[in-house]
Amino acid sequence: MSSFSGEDKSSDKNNLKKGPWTTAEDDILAAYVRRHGSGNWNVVQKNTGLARCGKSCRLRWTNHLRPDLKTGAFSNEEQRKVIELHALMGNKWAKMAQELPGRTDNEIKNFWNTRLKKRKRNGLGIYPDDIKHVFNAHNSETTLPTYTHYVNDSGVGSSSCVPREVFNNFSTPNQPLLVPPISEVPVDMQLFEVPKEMMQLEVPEEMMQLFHIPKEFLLQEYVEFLEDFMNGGNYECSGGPSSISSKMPPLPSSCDALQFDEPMVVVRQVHEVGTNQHYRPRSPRSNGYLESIFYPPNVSQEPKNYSNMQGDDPIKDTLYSIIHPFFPR
DNA sequence: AATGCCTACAACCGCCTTCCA
DNA sequence: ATGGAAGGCGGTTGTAGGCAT
Repeated sequence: MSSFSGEDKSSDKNNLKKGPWTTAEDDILAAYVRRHGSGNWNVVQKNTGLARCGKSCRLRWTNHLRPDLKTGAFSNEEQRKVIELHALMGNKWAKMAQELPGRTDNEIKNFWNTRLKKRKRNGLGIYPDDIKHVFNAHNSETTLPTYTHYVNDSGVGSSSCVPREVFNNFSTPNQPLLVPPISEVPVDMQLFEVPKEMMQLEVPEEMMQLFHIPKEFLLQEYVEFLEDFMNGGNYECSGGPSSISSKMPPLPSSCDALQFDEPMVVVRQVHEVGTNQHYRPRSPRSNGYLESIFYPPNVSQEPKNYSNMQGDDPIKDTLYSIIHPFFPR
């Protein structure tokens, strides 16, 4: 089909070629990378005469010409690994590719999307039963999309960094929990008395490895987090990028939390931040392993900051009505 | 043989992050 | 601190080839 303007769709306005690569182009690119190494892709065109943009060169090299790439269909083992990884992290193709040597993010993405189509057509769920069991994700595919979504300040929807499957750890009382819901703590127990054994951290080992979370630290931080919260710590509890650095991945918001019955604590991956990037953990004593979500079901609008909630604040009252019976002040 | 549909996958696009001057 | 360039990532599209009718 020709375009209305009559322009050649195989090249752009800079006379750079688009579309499938020829073997001649591959040879030129491969020879260049062998000689000069990968990176600085935009100079490839200048130095080789290849009529391809840097981005296209990088993609061609990483997805097809790299010598360490595997060829052929995914083995059964690889297929299973992809499914497990997807249950753990959602559509994080590049991260998944790090766990599958010789496979590219693009390959994994294509494999997954094809597989997903097939299963949908056959009326099957996203994950096989054994995977669902392992990762405690049985709610994810029946009612909810793979990713949670929130609406940030600009009103634009975006993917949360927390896969739905992780969230669902908090909403299934009979399943192992990432951290226990507050309601599991005995009514007459002061927070500082909560024995650490209560806090059964049944985090899948693979998840701990993937997220590089030291288990002891997670537990310690959970204790500190709850202490801070109960001592009137200065918490922000809204999700979205504006409440922390816009460079940080977004957190789930109340629209996610409202789908659950229990108050929740959210665990998320820690990201390296540069010294000039002002990541402000939600809890003053948090290093970012734990994040709080304590939305009661009847909160229709996100509270902005716990520290701003005085005693007559209905939202604060509601929050304490949930927590107070278990942690009397 | 012609046609249509489906599948797999390569490649592009837009957005975001990182780097560096 | 800032802005532009480069790189990275995930979603989407285009297309070749296989298969069924």
